[in-house]
Amino acid sequence: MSPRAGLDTQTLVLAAAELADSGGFEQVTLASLAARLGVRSPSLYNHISGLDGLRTLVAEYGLEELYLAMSAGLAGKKGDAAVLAMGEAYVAFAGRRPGLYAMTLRAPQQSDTALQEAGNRILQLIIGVLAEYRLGTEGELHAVRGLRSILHGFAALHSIGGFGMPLDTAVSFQRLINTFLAGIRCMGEDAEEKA
Amino acid sequence: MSPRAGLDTQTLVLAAAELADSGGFEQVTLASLAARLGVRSPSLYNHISGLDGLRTLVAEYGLEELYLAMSAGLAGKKGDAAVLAMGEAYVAFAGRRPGLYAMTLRAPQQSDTALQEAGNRILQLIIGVLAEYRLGTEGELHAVRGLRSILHGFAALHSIGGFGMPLDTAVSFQRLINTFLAGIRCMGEDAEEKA
DNA sequence: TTGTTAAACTAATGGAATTAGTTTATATTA
DNA sequence: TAATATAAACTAATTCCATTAGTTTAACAA
Repeated sequence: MSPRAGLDTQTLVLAAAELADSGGFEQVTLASLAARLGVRSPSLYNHISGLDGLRTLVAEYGLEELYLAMSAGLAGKKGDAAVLAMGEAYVAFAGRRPGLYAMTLRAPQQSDTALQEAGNRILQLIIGVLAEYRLGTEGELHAVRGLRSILHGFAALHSIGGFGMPLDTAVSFQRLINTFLAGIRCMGEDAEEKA
Repeated sequence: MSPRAGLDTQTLVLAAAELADSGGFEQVTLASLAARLGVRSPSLYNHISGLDGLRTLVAEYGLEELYLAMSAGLAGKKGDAAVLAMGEAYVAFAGRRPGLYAMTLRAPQQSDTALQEAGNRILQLIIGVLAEYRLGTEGELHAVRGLRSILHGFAALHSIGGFGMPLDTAVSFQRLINTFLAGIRCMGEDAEEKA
């Protein structure tokens, strides 16, 4: 249209994220993004490096938003309450922005430093919230993997509507986190009893 | 090429599943499938209903294979051992056939009966393995959601190489399952103590 | 005011899915 | 055995998408 539409990279990324949320991953095409922005698709190349570049930027944006949501959920909480609040923020984010969450999982490049850093910040959040359980170096690493699996698994199934039954998913998640934390304590007690 | 290449639906589905495993989800195109089978892409329409139809069939096939793998892992085991063996079979399947596993998660249609049934058989397997823990109707439903989340979350992260650290993933998974089961027992004991 | 730059554009290419219509090998049947 | 019906391949053509090349023009700076 007009020779200056006032676009920039961030505008493209935000619009692409909304496209993902409303229409799913497949809807994120340069054609539909350009149409939404009132521009021809080649014009987008002034701001991004093709579709793969856009996907990478959206993934980074999604990880950043997820990090912010988890941090906000944490909000000065400690112990079990911190784990639960962080997890609930994670699941809520995936439910609120299903397309954006899905795009954070598709890593077009393994050698993408910015993407790795964004993922690392989230990892540090999870590590931090489990640190006070004093699991030892190795035990902590296993626990982090466990909690990541729980968060992603629940969020993904919840996000795609994989839980068919008419049962409050918030309760299911609380129970899952509580079960995990109770298991950590019990296993620790078992280990002490054996010692 | 020849007017009769001897193709049938199952051949297409198997080849598409291998394409998914070797090249990822994006590689499953009618063009590459046709090339692999030595045929022109329109010829595939004699056996499938376009790309969406193929994806649905591959998803059904993947769920069936996953069900068989989980059943085989179960193999007469009981209690904790059964949960662990079934879970390990699940994770191993996702690791062995990453593309096929990924395709089981994309549900093109919600109204696909065959796909729902395939998913239900897997759900029944999970329900069965948790039945002996006597959690009550509601508690069992929550536990099923929890175990499903754990299985999918761990499998997905493992399958896409999401666990970067040099630490045995098999041990991580054993610990996660044991923690979950210990948590179920501990929470049950807590409830009894309160009663 | 004039020149540079960046952001839009048009045009064109190539690849993918899909549809329509055609050919032909195989199977059925008279 | 010969004719016919069917199914599975084909070619041709359309549409949509990503991408590249080259062009125009608004905005900014000297």
